[in-house]
Amino acid sequence: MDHHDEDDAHLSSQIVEEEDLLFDDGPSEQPSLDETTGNADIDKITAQHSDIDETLRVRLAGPSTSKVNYHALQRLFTFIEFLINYYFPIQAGMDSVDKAKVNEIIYEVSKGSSFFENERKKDNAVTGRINALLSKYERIKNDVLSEEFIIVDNMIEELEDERDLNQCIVHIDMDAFYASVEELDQPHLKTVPMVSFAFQAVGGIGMLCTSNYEARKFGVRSAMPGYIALKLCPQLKIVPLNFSKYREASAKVRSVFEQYDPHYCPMSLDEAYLNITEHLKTTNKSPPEVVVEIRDKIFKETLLTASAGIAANKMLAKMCTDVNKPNGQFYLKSELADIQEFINPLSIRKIPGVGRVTERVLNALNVNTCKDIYPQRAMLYKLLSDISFKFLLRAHLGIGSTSVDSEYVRKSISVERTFRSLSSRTDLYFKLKDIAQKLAKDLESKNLCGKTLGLKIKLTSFEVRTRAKTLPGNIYKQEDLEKYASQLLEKELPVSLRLMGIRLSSLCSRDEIDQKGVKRVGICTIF
DNA sequence: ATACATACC
DNA sequence: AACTGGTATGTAT
Repeated sequence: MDHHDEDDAHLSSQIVEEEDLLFDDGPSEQPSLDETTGNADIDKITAQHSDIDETLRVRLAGPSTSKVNYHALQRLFTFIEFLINYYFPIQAGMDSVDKAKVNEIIYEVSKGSSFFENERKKDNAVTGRINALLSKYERIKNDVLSEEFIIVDNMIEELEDERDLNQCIVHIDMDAFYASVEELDQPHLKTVPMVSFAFQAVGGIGMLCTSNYEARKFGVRSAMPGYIALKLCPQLKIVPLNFSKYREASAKVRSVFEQYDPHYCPMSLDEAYLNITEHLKTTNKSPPEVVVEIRDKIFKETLLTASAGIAANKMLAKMCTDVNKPNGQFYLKSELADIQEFINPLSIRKIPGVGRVTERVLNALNVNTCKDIYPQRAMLYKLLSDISFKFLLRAHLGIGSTSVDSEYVRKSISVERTFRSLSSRTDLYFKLKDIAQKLAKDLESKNLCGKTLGLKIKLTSFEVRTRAKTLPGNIYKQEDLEKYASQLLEKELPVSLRLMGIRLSSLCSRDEIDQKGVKRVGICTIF
């Protein structure tokens, strides 16, 4: 899409605006899925899911009543729960969405769709992973693990050295950004459910890019396919995306950031981190007072509201933004006790980097809130990789990076397209040429070349495959991209595809290489 | 190095 | 019927 072309560096990727966690699924909403024990208890399961549509239950139960099928039944319910939480994460007590209706929509929408079947496959794979972890867990759960506790506690001491409580980091996030910009021009949209769509690639309406707060009341959210949104809310007003307007608004917002931290780090059009430590030295105002001032200026400039979090590091600041959204802010004092008090009760899902899958895995290990990480630390140390474990430990301790820096080094660049099912050789190679052309254009404008070429294909079944090849030298020309990508594609034929993409990594600037594709100034010059 | 999965906006 | 695109990074082999 051409609206990306003028975007700066990594920000060009913003299509879907941030998903506001308005409707948090609290831990109480989560069914205590029996992967957590590995033992299927069908009575318990059916009791937990008694609200699920009767016909669905009958259908899923199938003709057989064997134990194996009970297990399959359990898995399917888990999956349905997953889908419901995915699309309609409505808080308990929110009656704006009729739960039975939601289930029905899910069922209607799911049946017979390749997407659904593929999601189920992925979900089963996660269950397999969880079960493998759980059998490991079973073996060690009664061990004292005193050595592990010692190791972990030493680790904690080391991590504490990383802690820096002397910076004041602010995370700012515009409220329903694209939708709010649209409402500026068309104020009547404020009171009706409204969304913007994009990507009409495969027909239909496409994917939802943003939704206003009225639409969210119906469970309509960004990154939802249009036809589901319309089923949820038939009166939904659809407006086209106007990326240049969002960029314009974003520029005004950024000019405010600039005044408080010239090194502010934009994460997308509607979101940024600021380090206001230096600014605080120039004023008598407290951190929250400064942030009120920033948000006031943003409002005066754009008539748009923003939410903010203020804390000792980026992770905490981001988590704080969520607390009083929309149009609010939260200040977490840089005191150990305050940080612990803030972190402990939060669901692990609130940790940036913990998504739906990781949440499920951790829940299975009886880790539901950040507080749970500590008593389980020796077990988690044994079960998780060093990287994952340290990541969790840092989150639990509230330790995070304080570096706010707009510098950015790109590591890869890619173009991918979704289309109506294609399987003939001619069509596929034509599409490949198209994509290579676009990538070559992007490489040109960014003055880049690279030597690892990757091909990504998504079959009509939604199965995704990636193939890559590291070449002897750097490439950037369309013909070269096309040539090597074709070689990778050739091996996959025959296939019926819905998506194709080309990625180039191991990048370097074109200025740094000579005609042979060899770097002039390489790592070797250091030695 | 490659493949695949997860996460973020 | 119908479920995006761009980038980074972790995990496994």
